[in-house]
Amino acid sequence: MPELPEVETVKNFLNLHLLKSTILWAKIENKKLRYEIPPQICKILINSRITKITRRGKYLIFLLNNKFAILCHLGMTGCFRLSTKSKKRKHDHLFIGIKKKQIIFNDIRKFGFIKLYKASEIFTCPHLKKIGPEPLSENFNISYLEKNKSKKVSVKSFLMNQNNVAGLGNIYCSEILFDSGIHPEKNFVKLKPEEYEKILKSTTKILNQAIEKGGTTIKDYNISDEKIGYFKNKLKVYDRNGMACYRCKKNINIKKIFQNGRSTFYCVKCQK
DNA sequence: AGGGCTACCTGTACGC
DNA sequence: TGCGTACAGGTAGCCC
Repeated sequence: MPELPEVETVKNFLNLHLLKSTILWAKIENKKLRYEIPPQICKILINSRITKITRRGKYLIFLLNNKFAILCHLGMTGCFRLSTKSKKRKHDHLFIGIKKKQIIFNDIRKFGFIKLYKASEIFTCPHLKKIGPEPLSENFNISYLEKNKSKKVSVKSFLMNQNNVAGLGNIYCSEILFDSGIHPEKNFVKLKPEEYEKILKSTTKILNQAIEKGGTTIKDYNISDEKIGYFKNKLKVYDRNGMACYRCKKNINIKKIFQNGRSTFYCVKCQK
């Protein structure tokens, strides 16, 4: 579910509803996630205010007005919902109460996590220290890609690695490479300058379109009743194995392969 | 050092 | 209907 556009959407949603609200209560319902939810988190949250929620790659960062910060990763199935009712759902992990409503972190597969840091240390924590540039920032540019020419990996593996560029995942890598017309198994070092340019251009285009649509929903992922996740209708290759390519219109040109244990979709005619 | 593979966990879809 | 298997958008830590 959550790659950069989805996390960006969640961030915007949380900022809209939680900013400047005082947290009145907090409760850990199920501490078990990728890492155990720190037990002292409730005490630190209560009576604090969220000054800002930001995003770095696929990570959410909650800055509090008490010199603490919370780092959150949604994993595969993590999501936040806002509710005025106190009804619990299966796989709810953390409840945060604000005036008349509560925000709830739910995660079916428990690959997500919620960690606590001092605000001054959060951006240098092990999770964020080594990750690559934001793909929509000016730091993700042609000279950055050229500098990384030593990387002996396929272009898809390169884009998937968070230390190379932060926030791209399995869906958007397939989509970006389809848009670029580049074969996902092509060695990154063998790309020509014009192919680097294509990747940069397609990355900006695809991510901006997806953010505009509120991200991609494939399963039943949603936030509260917000109308988000409509990028699914815009996917050109992902999950289209054995179907006709939208670009070359030939039959059965979309193929599914596996790279590093993950599925990749591409057009055998359009991507070289 | 830097890649590749596997584990982590639950739900769903599909074949028999 | 039920059971077994494969697969699902994530990272991290091990192994080579």
